Amino acid sequence: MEPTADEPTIPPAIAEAWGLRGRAPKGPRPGLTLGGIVAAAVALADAEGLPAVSMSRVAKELGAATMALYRYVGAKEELLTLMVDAAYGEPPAPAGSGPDWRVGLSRWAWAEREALRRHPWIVRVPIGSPPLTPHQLGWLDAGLRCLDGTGLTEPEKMSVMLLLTSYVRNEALLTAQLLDAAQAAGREPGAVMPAYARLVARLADPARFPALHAVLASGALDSDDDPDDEFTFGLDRLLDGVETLVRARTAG
Amino acid sequence: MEPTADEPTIPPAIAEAWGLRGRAPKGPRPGLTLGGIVAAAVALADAEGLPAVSMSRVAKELGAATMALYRYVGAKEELLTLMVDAAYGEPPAPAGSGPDWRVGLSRWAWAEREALRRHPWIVRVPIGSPPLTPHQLGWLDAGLRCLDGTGLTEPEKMSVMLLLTSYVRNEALLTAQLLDAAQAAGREPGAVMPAYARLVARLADPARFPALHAVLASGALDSDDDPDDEFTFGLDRLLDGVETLVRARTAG
DNA sequence: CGCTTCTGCGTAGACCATACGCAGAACTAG
DNA sequence: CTAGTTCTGCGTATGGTCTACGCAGAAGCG
Repeated sequence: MEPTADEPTIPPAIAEAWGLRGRAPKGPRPGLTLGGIVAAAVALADAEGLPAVSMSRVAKELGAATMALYRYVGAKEELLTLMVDAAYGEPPAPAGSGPDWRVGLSRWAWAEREALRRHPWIVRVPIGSPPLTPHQLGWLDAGLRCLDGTGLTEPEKMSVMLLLTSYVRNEALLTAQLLDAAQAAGREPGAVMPAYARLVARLADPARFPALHAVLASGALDSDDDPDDEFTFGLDRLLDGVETLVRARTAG
Repeated sequence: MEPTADEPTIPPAIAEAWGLRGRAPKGPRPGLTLGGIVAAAVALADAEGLPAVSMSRVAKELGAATMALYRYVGAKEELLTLMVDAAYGEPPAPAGSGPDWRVGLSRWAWAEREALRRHPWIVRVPIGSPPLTPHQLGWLDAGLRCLDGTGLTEPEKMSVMLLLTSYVRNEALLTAQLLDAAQAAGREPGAVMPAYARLVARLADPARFPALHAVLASGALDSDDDPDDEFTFGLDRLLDGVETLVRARTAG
């Protein structure tokens, strides 16, 4: 029973997510499954948003009592972590034949964006610790694999992935914010950006915020342009930056 | 009293943050100040973390009753928004003489990083709407101003700023997560990264996560290298990407 | 058939945000 | 000076949250 003190504590629920869990030969059969609980929570978040996910609500969805969940999950935060992991799902398959890192990373980024689009609440989950769950690490691995063959060092690859996922997640967060603001104001989603622009224009003094007003005056925010174009632009900039480095490494 | 229905609703507390608030000639003098409340909340978050910031706790800190705060703030979320705005503070002064956009944006990014370092809880605040507060927009304006003179279009400038702030914020989030995990496990901050690496190595099967294991095997995560170097690397990559675009625009 | 061990879950405690409404302060109009 | 108005502070109360604890009973082992 002595916990190996040289290793950091690992939550049992996460261990179970990795498939390593001493199953008990004694006692009654568990009536619930960790996977089932997480799936129910994910479905609930998809349908009614993250605030609807409370322990009692998830339990009710499963026909169980609130406290029953705590036999499978140490705390709510663990459930949230596992929800995120489940919502990410399997990472995109590595690009089959083409060893082009750029198309690979691009596919990867679009896949993450798609996952975040399907489960917009992911970016709202307050995360307390670095990624340790299977799918999460699977995505990281899939991304790193795209960088094989480039002359980048391992830490550099890691930094590139951080850069990439930062961008995708933050873009998704902003999109989700706009969407929420839209439906909070009862507006159709297409009209929220212009409304936001008008609000900023009214609040911010042109003398104190000249560059901001230049953007507004240009009408850049009036038209509700394709969010995909927006995303593509940033992604291209980012990959251009990586490409500069790759060229320097392969040339050296 | 008819609210102009063509404009979206603007929370009174945010209006007050912009300095436009019809002060009441009647009634008793307010005993509290919105600025004072926000300052107390910020101080509390700095000292004890974001979870310590509850309405009752902030009120106690001010020697007032809980419900007194609701005369100044419509909901807790508004208080959080204003806390973030206050914590950001004034944006860095635009680079004096040098019209080099790159050093300007670099200074900007380092300044944001410094702000997030001083108030690590910022990245933990769940934000529900796009930025509308004075300092927040001030930072945006300051960043956009760095891009004057480059041939970028206004939407392009906006995208660049989104890209940049995404990176800075996400890097800060990851740092904060590592730090939290460190002190939750009772470890000194320097030892948390290697511990994390060892955990991943133990959980993830090398066959299923080859690229991840390559990183671990390289020892990239063992040494607790200077986080500033890490940050600089990503920032350089990002600015390289922007530079490619700027060159294309000025050449065209 | 006990003994052990584990599950489900009822109860209860400590918080939390906040809707509502009242007492009284500060000002204006007469 | 007085009455009216308006706003502040805040006490009370409601309905929600997470979760610590402990008990009843199921399932298997010796």
